[in-house]
Parts: sequence; C-alpha cells; structure tokens
Amino acid sequence: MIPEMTGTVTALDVPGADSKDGSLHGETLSRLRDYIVEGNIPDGGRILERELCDLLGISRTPLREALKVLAAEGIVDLLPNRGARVRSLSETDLHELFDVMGGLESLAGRLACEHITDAEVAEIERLHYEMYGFYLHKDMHNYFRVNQLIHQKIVEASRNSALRTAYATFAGRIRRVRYSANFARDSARWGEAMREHETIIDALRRRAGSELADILFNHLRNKRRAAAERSGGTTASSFNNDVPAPSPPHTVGAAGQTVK
Amino acid sequence: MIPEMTGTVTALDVPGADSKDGSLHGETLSRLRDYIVEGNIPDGGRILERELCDLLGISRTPLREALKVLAAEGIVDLLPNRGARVRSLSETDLHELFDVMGGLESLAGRLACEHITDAEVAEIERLHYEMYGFYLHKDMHNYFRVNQLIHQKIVEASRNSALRTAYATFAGRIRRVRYSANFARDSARWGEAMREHETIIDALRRRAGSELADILFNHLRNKRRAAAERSGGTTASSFNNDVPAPSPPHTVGAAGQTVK
DNA sequence: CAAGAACTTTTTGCATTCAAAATTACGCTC
DNA sequence: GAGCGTAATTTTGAATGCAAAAAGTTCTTG
Repeated sequence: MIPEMTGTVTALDVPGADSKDGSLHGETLSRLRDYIVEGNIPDGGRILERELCDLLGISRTPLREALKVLAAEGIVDLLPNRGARVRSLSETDLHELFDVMGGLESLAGRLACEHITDAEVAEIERLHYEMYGFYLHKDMHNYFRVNQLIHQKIVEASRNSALRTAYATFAGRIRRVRYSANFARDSARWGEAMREHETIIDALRRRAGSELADILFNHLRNKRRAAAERSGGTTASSFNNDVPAPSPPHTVGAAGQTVK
Repeated sequence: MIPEMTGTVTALDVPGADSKDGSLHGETLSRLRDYIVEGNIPDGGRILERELCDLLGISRTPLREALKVLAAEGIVDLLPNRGARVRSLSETDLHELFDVMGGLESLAGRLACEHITDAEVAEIERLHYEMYGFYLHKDMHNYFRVNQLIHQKIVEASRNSALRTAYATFAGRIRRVRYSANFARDSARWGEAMREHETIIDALRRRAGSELADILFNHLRNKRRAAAERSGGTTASSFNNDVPAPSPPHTVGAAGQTVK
C-alpha cells in the first residue's frame, strides 16, 4: 500500500543508533522498528508475538524486549494482557508530533547557527540549488529526498547528538504519514516551500539563530497545514480547531521579525 | 551495597508517568527508573541483575525488559555481555541535554502562547510572586520547587502531550545534576534569573510566542552556564568552547539581558 | 614474589516452560 | 435460529533453565 517507501530515503538512518552490536535484542529492535515504520503491519493492527518470532527466527524473549522499547518510543501500544498493536495516530497526535518536530528543527537551526562551518553552509546551498532543479522539473521524489537531506544536514550541524537521536525518534513516529504529507501536489504550497527554504539558507548564512528558529518552526507548521488540506476534507476542520492564531499565511519570515 | 527499597508494592505510583496498569513490567520500569534517577546507584555503577531482582522481588525477565527501556531513554548504558551500568553524563552530554531541554521549553512557550488562558497566565503570575517571596527570604528549596512548577505550567499550557512526555523524559535524564544546578548560590545569577522570569511572564501576557521561545531558550542557557561555573573550575573551560558566536542582535542577549 | 595459565564461579543472553487471562468454539436453552 | 453460559484453545506475562561469555580464583613457573 505504500510501495515507494523502499530504501531510497536513507537520510534517517542515524549512525550509531541502536543497530547495536551482535546482540539479538538490538538487532531485533532495529528490524522490528523498520518493519513497522515501513508499514508492513496495518495501522492499529494486532501484533502476534508468535508470528513475528517465526518471521524473525527468534524466541519470544528478545521480541518482547523490543516491543517494550518500541512502546516507550510511541510506535506501538501495549495493552495489558492483550498484546501489542501498531499505534494509530489520531489527527491530534499528528498535530502534536508535527509541532514537536517543528520545535526540534527549530532548535537544530538555532544551534546550527552557533556551530556550522562555511563549508557546511555551502553544501546546504548546493543541495538547495539541486532541489530547485527538481522543483523546476516537478520531480517530486527527488525533491523530497534532497529536502529531507537538507533538514538532516541542519540537524547534524547542531552538533548535538541528543537532539539528533530525539529527532530521529520522532521522525520515525510520523514517517508513515510524512511521506504522503510531503507529496502534496499543491504546487502553490510547493512554491511557498521553496521560498521558505530560501529564507532558511539566508538566515543560516547570517548565522541568525533566533530568526532561523522561527522560520523552521513555521516551515513545519505550513508543511503540516498543507498536508492536512491535502489529506481530504474528512479531517480538514480538525486542524483549524486548535490553531486559533496562526502566523501570517504568506511569509514565514513575518513571524521571525521579533521586533519589539 | 544497594539500600533498601520498599519490598511491597507501595504508593510509589507517580501520576502521569508510566506506572502503567498492574503489569509487573510497568511497575518495575517506574520503580527502577526512580530508584536510579534518585541516585541510589553511583554514577557509572554496575547494575547486577540478580541483586535488583532480589531487591524488587521479581524475576530477571521483567527487570531486563525495564533495563532495555531505560537504555533507550538514555538512563543506563547496556554493554554487550557485560550488563548495564548507570549512564554517567560527561560535560558534553550535560551541555547537549541542557540545550535540548532549552529547545523543548522554548517550544512549550511558543505553543503556550497559542493556547494559554488568562486564568492560567494569572496562576503563573501568582506563582511568580510566590517565588519572589522565597527569593527575598533566600529560601532556595521552595524557590526551586516553585520555579519547577512554573516551567511545568508552561509545558502544560502547550497542550501537547507528546511534548510533555519528551520533556519529562529529558528532565529525568538530567535530574541528578539539575538539582545542584539550581542551587547555585551565586546570588548574582539568582537575581538575573528573577529578571528573566519577569520577561517570561511579560511575553506570556502578550502571547508573544517567538519572543518567549527566545527567552526560554536563553534562560536555560544561562542556567546551565551558572551551574557550570559553580561546579568547579575543572570543566569551566569546556563550556566556553563551543559557544563562539552569541546570538544576533535582535534576540535576547546571550547574557540574558532581556530588558529592552 | 610477580606473572601468567588453567580452572572455577558468576553473570549475562536467550530459549523454554508454566500459569493466568483472553479469545474462540461449542453446546444448551428457549 | 438467536442468545447465552461453559469448556477448549490460544495468547500473553513472568519464572525457570541452559549454554556462552566474563570475572574471579588458584596453581604453576620463572
């Protein structure tokens, strides 16, 4: 059902995550997480321990350990005496998770401005132009890939491994929907996103941390809004419920002017 | 070696945490986390499974599951074939964790400005004045307690449970050192913190999200700096290493002079 | 006496086992 | 045939068992 989610997007593979050593638990954890995140089990679907044990060729002990960790990560729900289910995200959950992602990217940008080298900025600029090419050619797949890469570069430039880990964890939680969210075919939003990216680069160049923090948060906000509109009218209203005072719609930068 | 723990299933239930249902795993997880976070095992100390099993009166299976989760939370380290150790935080780790906490509080403030009610702002103001009283009386313990409460209120006003969970997790990771950090007897820093809190209230009242985000991040930065200076000269230099460029002009000053 | 090899004990990692809870299947009543 | 109570089966939760790895001990040797 989600065919294109194959290994193309490798940007999220944080090195030193928990593929661990040769321990069966670590291996099981990674494999099971990937298996679930990539959508092999339907949303809210029950997880039969025995079934997965056979699939992975292990006993129940390491599997159950991995499930406990995944529950702590928010990827599965653990029902008492009733086993594990793939956690299905409500609109509220998604809203919350997107905001947290926005907060983390915002922080990443702020910290990146303190540490990033000129070479790294140049690299991001290069990626930006590459992405611009894909934008012009309406090559959404590669646009998405490079887009992810740019955000990843910013996170790495923050020089904060705790942030990197948290970012990867939350990214995993919303990865199922994030893909479709990015493929909003609304070309108006697409152009808007390009302009936002330009302001991101600009702020990075100037090492304007607070400004970049604002821009990145609102960038994620807008991305979510676009995804929500695209995902059909069924839930469109719910996204307006608890965002009473959104930032100015046209320019992200507007919210960044914290002029006093 | 390890002091006594309540053998019975007593009211160690922390509301809101994951004390879970009556499941042994959830109970073990909560109890073990509290036990470690409160410093009952020395930093970097080895965790003998058998020992803790006897202490908690359980078998190794649920204990090992809890350890895996705590490892994912970053509270313990898991060495292959060599068991678990209480994770000792390097200066770099602390630096990173404080920044992430700052980012999360920053986000909480930003979101709180979108959702907070006048009544909640009033409650925070009330707490602020209460805290001010403790400040005047140099009652550090209560000052610290109310201070935590204020930050907690802001997080709650963000109306984001994912954020609340992440905040709690990171708070747990630095709780051991945070306490001493807050007890910096440097009265100059103390007064500075009070002024910062005033600007926080002010921004909250005006629902100035971006501004509050800046203030809160720098507030945490300053708190960390104060804690670092207090913790002795051994590591003082490391904290100046990677903060080369203070934030751009329009932001809250790196020194926390948010007066404008 | 120091250093190291070989043996013993402890500890970890994982599989297996067993009891309790939940789910399903069955049979009974109406 | 529908509704419901009961038994059989499945599935989970947790304890135990067992092999491999580490840690500790003793004995040997220079």
